[in-house]
Amino acid sequence: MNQSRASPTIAESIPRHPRSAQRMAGEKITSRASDYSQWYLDIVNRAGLAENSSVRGCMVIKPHGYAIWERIHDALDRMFKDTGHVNAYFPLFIPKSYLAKEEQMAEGFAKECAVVTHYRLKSIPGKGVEVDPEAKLEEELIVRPTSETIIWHTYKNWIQSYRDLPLLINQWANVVRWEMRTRLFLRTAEFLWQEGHTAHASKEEGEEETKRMLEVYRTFAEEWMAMPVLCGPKSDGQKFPGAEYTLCIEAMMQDKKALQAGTSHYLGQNFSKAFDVKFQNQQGQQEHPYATSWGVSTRLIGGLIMTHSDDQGLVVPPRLAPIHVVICPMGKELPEREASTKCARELAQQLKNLTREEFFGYEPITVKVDEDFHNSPGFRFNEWELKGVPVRVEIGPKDVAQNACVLARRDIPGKEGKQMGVPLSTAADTIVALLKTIQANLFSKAKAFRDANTHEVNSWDEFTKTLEAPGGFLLAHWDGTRETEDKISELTKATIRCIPYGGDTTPGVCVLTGKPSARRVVFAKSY
RNA sequence: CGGGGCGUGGCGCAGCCUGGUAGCGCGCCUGGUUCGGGACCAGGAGGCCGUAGGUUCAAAUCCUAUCGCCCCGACCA
Repeated sequence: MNQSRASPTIAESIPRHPRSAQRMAGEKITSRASDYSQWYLDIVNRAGLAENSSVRGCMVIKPHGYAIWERIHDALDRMFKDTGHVNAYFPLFIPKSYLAKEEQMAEGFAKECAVVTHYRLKSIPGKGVEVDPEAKLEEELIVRPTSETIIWHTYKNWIQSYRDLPLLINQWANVVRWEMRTRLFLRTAEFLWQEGHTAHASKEEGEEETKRMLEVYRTFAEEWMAMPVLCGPKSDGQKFPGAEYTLCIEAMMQDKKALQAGTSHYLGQNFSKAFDVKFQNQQGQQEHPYATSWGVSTRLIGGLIMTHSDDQGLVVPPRLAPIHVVICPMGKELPEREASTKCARELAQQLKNLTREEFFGYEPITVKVDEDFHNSPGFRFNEWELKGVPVRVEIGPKDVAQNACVLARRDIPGKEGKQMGVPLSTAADTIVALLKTIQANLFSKAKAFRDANTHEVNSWDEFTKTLEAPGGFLLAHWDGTRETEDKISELTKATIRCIPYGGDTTPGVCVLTGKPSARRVVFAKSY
């Protein structure tokens, strides 16, 4: 059975049983119905996505989790490049005074910044090391919670003329926000993200860019993650500190709570003024450029988990799956094993030979042949389901005898999702078609779930009762004031998630105050 | 930062009240039988019980201090 491995792919190098998430044969993960948060933690743990580190609030993203992030990164990066952006990198450390320059931002982030005060330790024999009091920084550095300030400080030198605009830059980076309570992927003290920072010669261009990038996020969320999202502005109470307004994509998780999955901010001239960035326009006048910033983070992985996964484990939509297809050869005796393994490898090769166009047009199919005969077939099936591989191919002696295989699709667990007697000669094409079907099915299932859990409510009584049960997104009239928004969230823990594009714009009266309301907005409890 | 809980082989826990020198399940290693939905048997390796003091002939167990983590709240992507 041993053979020299032909160029291992990323997928193949993912260990099946990472030491820290060992197999627990027979142990089921907690069901969503019995304890949703424990279910989430079980998925993250058992699928080998991440774990809590020894550093408070910071996670270790494990190979399988990171492989998903790489997929997200690659897809988005292509989309950013396609819309004219380039990548750059700015410092992790930001002089404390920069943060203070934009007042709203200073206020918004002050409470959660990590601060570097010294630049040296000294070694104390027998006691380890301690901070060298002699090595105090003249100006303290904060660890970036977001990079607007350092970037706009830099842009000052980059922008002189309208011909330097638009400036369309993105960076992939880590940021730190010192959160009190953390949850793997959803909220951690350090996380990975991308942040786009653009500068434009006019308000119109800036606003266009803000919308364009929201649309990129919507496309990514819906077409790659198969996660339906509502799009639209945040209320003033929910916008990014320092922004004129914030647009968002907002998704519904399986516990009917909302997850802010991405934001695109129109910053106006707030930062260009704060950092004194000016350009000379075509009329020869000095003007402050108009800015945007937009970002998504490793939080998306949390959203991915909570959108599609089930009580069997992780479910990953094909377009983001690190492994698209796992082929499990089976057999009792050595000759049977050899025969089924041979078929499995041939099928794997056929799949790898497919051109990109035949799949989703950008990447070849990733296939793993699971030749681990040490474990029983049942164990292996469960293991791959736990990891969320979209399609599993089973090839046993019975299949070999008739040149066929069994296909199992992850989005339909159990026997119902199995297709028996698929001829090996056409299996590759069938699998590609199946991957596309799964991608589409996951999206429509998620969308149907969201729609079924979105309710119009017309009175305060209806609002509170519906929020209690069945819960979900509430489409309600709101008088447009910050006070009412705060009051509602204080009373119910529900917040305005989004003022959705394409929503009901018939005027009405506010559910709480009875004052006139221009349109319905979306209320929900959120992560 | 308030309230609660927990630190004992890789993971999950028992033992602590009533001190006597550490045990169980899973995982791991070896051998054998298994193998189409989480197999079984036998043998084996692995822990100075978070850390530092104290009480005692003797401390995982009692006392003090300290560190860390988790859960619940107020804040946030």
